[in-house]
Amino acid sequence: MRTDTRLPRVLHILLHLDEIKDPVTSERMGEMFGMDASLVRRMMGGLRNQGLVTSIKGHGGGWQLLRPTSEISLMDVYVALGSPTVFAIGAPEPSSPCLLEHAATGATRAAMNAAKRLFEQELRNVSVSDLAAAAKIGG
Amino acid sequence: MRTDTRLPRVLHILLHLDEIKDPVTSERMGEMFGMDASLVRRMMGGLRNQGLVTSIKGHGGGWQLLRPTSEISLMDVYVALGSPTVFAIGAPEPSSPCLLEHAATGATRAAMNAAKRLFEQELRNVSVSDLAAAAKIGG
DNA sequence: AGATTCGTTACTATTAAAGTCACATGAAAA
DNA sequence: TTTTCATGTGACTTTAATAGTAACGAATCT
Repeated sequence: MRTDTRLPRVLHILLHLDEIKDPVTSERMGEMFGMDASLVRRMMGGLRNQGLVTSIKGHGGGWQLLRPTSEISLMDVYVALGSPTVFAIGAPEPSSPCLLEHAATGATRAAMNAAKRLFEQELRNVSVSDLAAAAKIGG
Repeated sequence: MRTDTRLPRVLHILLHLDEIKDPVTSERMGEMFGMDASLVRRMMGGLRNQGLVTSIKGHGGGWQLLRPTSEISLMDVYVALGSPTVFAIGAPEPSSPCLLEHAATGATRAAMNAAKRLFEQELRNVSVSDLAAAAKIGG
């Protein structure tokens, strides 16, 4: 697969949504972020389903935040995107009862699980408003 | 791309190599592990270049460990495979000077970097012989 | 009614590993 | 030295999942 770049792109969108306040159409976002409007709708769809944003049809419609950004963690966004696969590396279920294969698989998974837990913990510790604040002070 | 499963598979191979002692041909490994001999040679090639194993051509040839497994960490193996990309998630270099995009990208990368450091640390803390030991006690 | 905007489906492009073939190169054995 | 074995390597196809594109029905506002 290609690298999944949805998380940073959706975060970027949310940060702008927060500044604009008024509903922003998928079309407009497509222009702003250099992507197709359909792609915007698909990425944002998960966030709507999780109650992070709302989408309004028809004239004057578009996308809007439903919660203050201080109450949206990066983990919330990640989950709304469907908790996509974190690793490009994988350890498939052992195909044989071989204990050595099991050990090799288990060790690889253990390292990945530890890393995944930390990754998700980092996402939980940061809110979208933290990013806005970091941007303002030049971080 | 597909999920990269080379690390656990090469570890499995090394564990068997350690038990067999004598050189094992790519052909034989292919049968043992259900993969093409060429694929075995390509995966093991990196390990040879790093001095973890040796490959002997001609009659009675094949692959052999060059070091005790207690002196081969999982990190050594990972590096020998070319330090493959860890994450399926990515945060591409910002395409604009937008500070919000920069913040979104930076936060994603920060979480990934923390996770990657832990992943590699876990790999450093485990040797191939640790896996053999774990397999023996049923771990 | 008509224009706008989302919601969704279907399809193609992209990317890197997985897997397959073929063959040149080198080493041992007969 | 000829044959056989085994690695080393290049070219190619397959696979899997996101990225990207196009189209159109449904819902909403003017």
